[in-house]
Amino acid sequence: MDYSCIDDNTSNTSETLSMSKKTPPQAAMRLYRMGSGGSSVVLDLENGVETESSRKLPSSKFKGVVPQPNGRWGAQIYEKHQRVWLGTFNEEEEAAASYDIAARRFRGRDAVTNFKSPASDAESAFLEAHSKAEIVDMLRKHTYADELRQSERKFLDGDGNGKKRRESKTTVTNENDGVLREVLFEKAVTPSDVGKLNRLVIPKQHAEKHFPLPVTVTPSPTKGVLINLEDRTGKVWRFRYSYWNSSQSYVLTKGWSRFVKEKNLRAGDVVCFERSSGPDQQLYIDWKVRSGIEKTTSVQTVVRLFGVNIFNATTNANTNDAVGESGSKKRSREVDLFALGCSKKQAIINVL
DNA sequence: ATATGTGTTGAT
DNA sequence: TCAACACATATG
Repeated sequence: MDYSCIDDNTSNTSETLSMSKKTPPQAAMRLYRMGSGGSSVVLDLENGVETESSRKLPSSKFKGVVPQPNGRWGAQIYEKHQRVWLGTFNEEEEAAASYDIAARRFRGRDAVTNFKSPASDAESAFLEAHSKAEIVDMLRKHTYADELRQSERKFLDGDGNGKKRRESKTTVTNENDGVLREVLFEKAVTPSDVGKLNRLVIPKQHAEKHFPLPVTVTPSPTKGVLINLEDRTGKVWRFRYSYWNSSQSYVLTKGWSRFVKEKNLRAGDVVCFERSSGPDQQLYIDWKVRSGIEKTTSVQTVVRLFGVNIFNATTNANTNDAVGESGSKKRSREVDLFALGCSKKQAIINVL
């Protein structure tokens, strides 16, 4: 159940998100596309004329590689009917290679790939030692090569303890079995928590007890931190957690509205925060429909892979039933707040 | 402003 | 599964 890496962006380092974006060097390119989407305008630099003709993006000859409107290349792989975005690259080959790595991690050593490379034993070991989410994260951040190199160095350093920090979870089956979870606290969401404010107020007492914010030492007046919380489906949500001086309250902001939307949270419903008691202090978030009331037709968007779950699906018929169906919104009421970056990444909470 | 990655869909 | 493509968001 890891694979919670389907999307997400940023995984960073310090308080603010910062992706490893680089300026696209599409200079050498003959055709320069502008704008986004397929409706991009193409400028033929040869003649300096804008040709209305070729509005289409050049498809890649590599598997898992898709063109980006800005001339760069995206890499993606599918699993369980869902696309797992592997990032964008300047070179088509880089994207293809990234796909290959993901393919091996997701589908095994002899997965169909773009390039031959059977993958060394060392690399295979490396792949197996990391969750899909971690590998995807490395690909997206373009740090795979480095991490692989480092792991190999460590391996040679003697210390043959290849197992030092067993990753939190894994792939195919839930390794979470047996691992205990401690409920940190619960909160019945208020109307404003699920309204257009795009924020969840964390009761101060709980916030200070369980989510101590690294003192506003940072240069910038507390930008907050990003925390990852896994839900019952294995999907990992990333929220910005910060303190609002104005209201003297701790809040989850960025990413929260997406959660509200996907889980179709309504005022009165309860969100529960838990933490793995294992060495990895993985955090979890769960929700329950307001006790008593029958929830409307909520069928959420949840991605269900292996239905790991514990939890009473009181009113929801959501577990691991019907397939796909993601995307369909069945809200009776309007809703909408544009959703901000959510994410599903796995990895332990990083207080950046 | 524009780059990135998602929503969708039709085709394997 | 996969990619095309249109477009919503994120990011600088």
